[in-house]
Amino acid sequence: MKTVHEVSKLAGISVRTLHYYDSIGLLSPTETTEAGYRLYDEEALGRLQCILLFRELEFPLKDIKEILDSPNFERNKALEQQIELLKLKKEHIENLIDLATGIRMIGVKKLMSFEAFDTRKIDEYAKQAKESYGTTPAYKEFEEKSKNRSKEQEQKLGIDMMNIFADFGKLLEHAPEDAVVQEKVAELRAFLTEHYYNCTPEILSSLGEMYAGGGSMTDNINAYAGEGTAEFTAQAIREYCAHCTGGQHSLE
Amino acid sequence: MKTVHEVSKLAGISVRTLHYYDSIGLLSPTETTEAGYRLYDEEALGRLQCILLFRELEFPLKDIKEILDSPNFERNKALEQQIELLKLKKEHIENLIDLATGIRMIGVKKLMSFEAFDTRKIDEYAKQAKESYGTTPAYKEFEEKSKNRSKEQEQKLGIDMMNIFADFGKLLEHAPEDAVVQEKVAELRAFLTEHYYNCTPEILSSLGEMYAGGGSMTDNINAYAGEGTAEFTAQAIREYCAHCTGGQHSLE
DNA sequence: TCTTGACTCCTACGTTACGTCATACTTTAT
DNA sequence: ATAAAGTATGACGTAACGTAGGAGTCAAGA
Repeated sequence: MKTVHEVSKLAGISVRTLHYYDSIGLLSPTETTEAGYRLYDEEALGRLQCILLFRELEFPLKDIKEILDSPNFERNKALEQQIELLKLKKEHIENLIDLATGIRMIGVKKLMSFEAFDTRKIDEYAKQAKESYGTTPAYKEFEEKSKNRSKEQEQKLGIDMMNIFADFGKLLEHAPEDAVVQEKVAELRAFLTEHYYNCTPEILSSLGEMYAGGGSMTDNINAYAGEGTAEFTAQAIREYCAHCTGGQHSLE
Repeated sequence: MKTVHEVSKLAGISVRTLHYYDSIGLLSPTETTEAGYRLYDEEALGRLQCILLFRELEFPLKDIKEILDSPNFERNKALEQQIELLKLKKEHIENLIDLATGIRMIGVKKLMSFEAFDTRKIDEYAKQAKESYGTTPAYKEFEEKSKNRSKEQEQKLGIDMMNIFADFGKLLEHAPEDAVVQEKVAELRAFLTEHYYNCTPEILSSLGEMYAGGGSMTDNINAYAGEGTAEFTAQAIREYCAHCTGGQHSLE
């Protein structure tokens, strides 16, 4: 004979749950002491096991009660039904995942008019920047990296990129030279270096001016991350480059 | 400006839902008439669209409220989170399906000690029955049918079979010669004919005596479908055969 | 023996997203 | 003018407990 506390620890449920199951007649204690304490024996524990099993399978407690008080074949029928129901649920969730993924993609595409971050564009900027300083082995690295990526991976990178801008948008109240902002710039640079090419201060600077250049890219960044984010980011990048390489800007 | 009724029809939701959304501040009407009637304009309808979209994705209304009142990037982050959450749910449900399927199998196997319905056993009975009347082309049909089935298909047939016995178990209060019971016998015969071999009255009769023969098969049937079902089914089959071919029994 | 702390009881409200009355008022159609 | 249809508010019900409160119970130490 175990008390509610002991049973609750054994079964990994709360005492309240035992009270509740008693109150709805799903699991009555084997006996009660004169003081009204509930006591459960092994058989009751077995029934509780069954209850928890069916509960795990998302059966409503009402149904569990019926199932446990009915013959074997009813249980199997119930199980089959539940399997069907779970399969339907799974299908539904799969549809939801597709829907949500689609919406996110629409949102991302619409807000940043995806071409703006299309590899080829960045490619061009990289080329231009590289040309002014000569072609290096790093450019080949970039080509390899970008050619091996799937459409899906590109999209994920675009999203990550937008999230970095979203972070800048949250820092608008800070000064561009603030440590937190400068760290974000460093993060942006690291991100570009990892996924595109070795992002030198010169390239970074060039990109910064592109962000704030007033084109659709500027608009998209501001629409997504908050008005003024593009300009703020550009300013932060200028600060970063000034302290990074001695103050020269690659744009003139 | 549309009234609650019009909006509800347009959006496919209830008037109560509009009341509720107003009460929790999720969607306030554009204005209210002097009599207190709610009126919604196009913008409100747009917001409602968004609400229903996020609701479809199983966002809690509280979260939807926050999301709609926050900038774009928050929405995308929320979407990503929700996608993760939905993926977890999907995984969970897949586990549940496996669990339920496993339990059902255990139940079926344990209750009917699956060998009893193993094709080979029925095979033997079929052979014996056939031998007394000579080998016919139907036997080859049976061999082909049973050899081409997968383990899974066999199990499904076993379950279907048990469900037929469960049906007999529900008819215990009827007389074996009752029309409903006799129809069940016909169903059993059709089932065997479809999945195993052309089930003549002789074979059917033989199987009936096997069910009630007192072995493990009898016990399993009774345990699963209710005490006395095996004997009841056998009696019903005798009745069926008596009216079917003029009264002779194939067993002596 | 008294007290303390751990344990138990029951009552009752909070949770989510509405459905379902019940009652009373307004608008529209005849 | 009157009936039908629409609207508003308020309150209770749902599933499966969580949480809080107040009070009684039990075993053990001082």
